[in-house]
Amino acid sequence: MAASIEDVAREAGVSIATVSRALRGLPDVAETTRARVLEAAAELNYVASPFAARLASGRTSTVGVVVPFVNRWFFAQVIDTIESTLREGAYDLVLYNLGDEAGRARFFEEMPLRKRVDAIVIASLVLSEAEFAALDDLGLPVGLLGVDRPGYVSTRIDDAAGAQVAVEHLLSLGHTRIGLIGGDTSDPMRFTPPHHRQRGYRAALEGSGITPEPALEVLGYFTVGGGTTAAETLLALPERPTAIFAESDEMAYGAIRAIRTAGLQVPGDVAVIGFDDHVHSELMDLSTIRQPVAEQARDLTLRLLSELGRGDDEQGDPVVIMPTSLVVRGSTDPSRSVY
Amino acid sequence: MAASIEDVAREAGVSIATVSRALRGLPDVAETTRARVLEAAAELNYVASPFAARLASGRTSTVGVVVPFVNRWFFAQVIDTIESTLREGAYDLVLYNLGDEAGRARFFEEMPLRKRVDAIVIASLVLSEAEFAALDDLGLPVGLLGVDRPGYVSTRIDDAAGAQVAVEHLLSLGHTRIGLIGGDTSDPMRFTPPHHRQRGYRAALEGSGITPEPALEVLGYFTVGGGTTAAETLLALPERPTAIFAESDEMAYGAIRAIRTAGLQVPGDVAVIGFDDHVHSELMDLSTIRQPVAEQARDLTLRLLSELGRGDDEQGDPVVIMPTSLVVRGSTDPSRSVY
DNA sequence: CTGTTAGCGCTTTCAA
DNA sequence: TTGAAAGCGCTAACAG
Repeated sequence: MAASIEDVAREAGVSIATVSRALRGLPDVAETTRARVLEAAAELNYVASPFAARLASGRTSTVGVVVPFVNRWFFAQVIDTIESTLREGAYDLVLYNLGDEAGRARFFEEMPLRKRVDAIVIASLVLSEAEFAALDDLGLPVGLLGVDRPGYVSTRIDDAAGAQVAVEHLLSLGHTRIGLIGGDTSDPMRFTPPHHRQRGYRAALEGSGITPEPALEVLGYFTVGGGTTAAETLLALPERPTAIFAESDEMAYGAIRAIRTAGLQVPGDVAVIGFDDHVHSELMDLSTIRQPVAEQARDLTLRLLSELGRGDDEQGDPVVIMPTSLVVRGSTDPSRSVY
Repeated sequence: MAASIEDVAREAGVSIATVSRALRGLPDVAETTRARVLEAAAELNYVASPFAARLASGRTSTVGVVVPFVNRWFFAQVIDTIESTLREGAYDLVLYNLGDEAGRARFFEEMPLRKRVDAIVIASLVLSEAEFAALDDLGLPVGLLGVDRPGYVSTRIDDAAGAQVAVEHLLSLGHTRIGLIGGDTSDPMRFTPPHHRQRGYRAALEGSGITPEPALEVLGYFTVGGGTTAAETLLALPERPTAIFAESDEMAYGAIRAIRTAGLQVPGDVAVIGFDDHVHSELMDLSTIRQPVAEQARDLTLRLLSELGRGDDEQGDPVVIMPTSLVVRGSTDPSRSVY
């Protein structure tokens, strides 16, 4: 069987308490003793049992990461970044994928993270008051990605501002009839972006004296297929838009497909701009609003860990807002077209 | 503080041993007693501390999932599926993202899963003998996704056969000069697919009496950008290929871009077929070999869990090979072109 | 600087 | 069918 702390103590000729201290790098251990312990541990190929340590110390060295999806580019990127950031700090990542509405309900009812994590990251979910209350009951630090709320550590972008820049880009190109392909603002998973990106879209139009028109705002459900259907709806309008702002790149891809399938040109007949700067957007020659995904995830994780490190003395600004940037490609500017 | 098993025992008027048995659904507990315990537990909002349970029982109820990447479509899909399958069985998923070669070396040296998981899933990695030895030292069941090896539970597709079908499709369309965009078979992450897909490519050619030509096999590194560069190399050949088989859809996307950028048509001048049936391939109108990603991940996970359930009596076929299928779209067949 | 000792909150014999 | 008690392998006072 695997070596235990007692084996190491015996081998090094010290007590188990000293082994524990030496291995964890605590102060007040003579260097010669520490060296002896380290050597014994190495020889026996010893690693402490995390569960025994967790039970004894009360610290789990684990962070729960809650996501609505994992097989979407944005979330995969987020999980990737959080995992490596946590591992640097010797924390484990336990993943919770909400999936559908039933999974979400189950999660908040059973609270499977109870007694098993030191902190929680919630990615891109707008929680209800009841859900926040359930979370608060745990008494753990919670980090919010993409949303903010008083009393929580959070990192996000300014979705409304980004959307506004996207639409202003279209306006500056002379477009005045601009469609919106958005998420369902009453979506069961209650994503944050749709609300804010829609707001930015409307603000940009109003800033140019254009009154937002309900018929120009259609649902794309943040999928490629949804974007296609939405664009078909927009193209079928009596007076069709000359430009489309999609609240995500994937919906924009779908829109481009619909436009081309209809025998029209991008951007000649209809210009398209997305949001995110998905890895495939350069390939698709899609103009978009770039958001720093990995940077946001890393920033949030580091700040959450530092809060764990120092106890609960709320320091530093609890909400960090990262910048987005306009990326102009061929889908709005023909002179930049790749093909 | 959270309720402990003692609180429940007191509330229900039984011993903690009975609470433990009742809550875990063990037999030999009177139904009336069980009901009383369940009620007390519900009232106190009790859940057992997983760490205490793990320490006492030696079972961790956790599976480690090791991947070379998480932010790629294939792996995100795999993680998603494994997570939900594990959760059905009340197992936690602890994620290990190898990242680069240094991360891989660190992983096999430190073996961070030691003493913390009941089983391990290794996704799409070809391990060295030393790495397998390190894994075997753990004495845990290991599931292999995409690879197989005697003594291990595994689920995979027949990469060589799939690749052969792809190339035979091109041959059937009359192409005889067919380029290959592949992965580095000496890649540091030692992916499995490149070896086998290259083999299938060559077998198909030889089956038609065509001798594989080294100049027609170029590296695309399994990325869009790599596919672009690789295709540029192929197009610059004195006698350029009329068709390209890319070992992954993402490389195929890059190839399509390169072909169009060169002012050529797909499939008129150069036909392209990929491998995977990535979510965006329908959008890209790309012919491909579809592989059942979620099904493979789920099958492997279930079989691993069932092995955990029954102890170590090796039952059932340890290797499952799932079928791939040819999906013909506009990138090889102009009559199917979407645009 | 180091050792002793009492838990952490469960599971699991062994008896009753 | 139930209870008593002995751990599981550590950490964290508290002494020394």
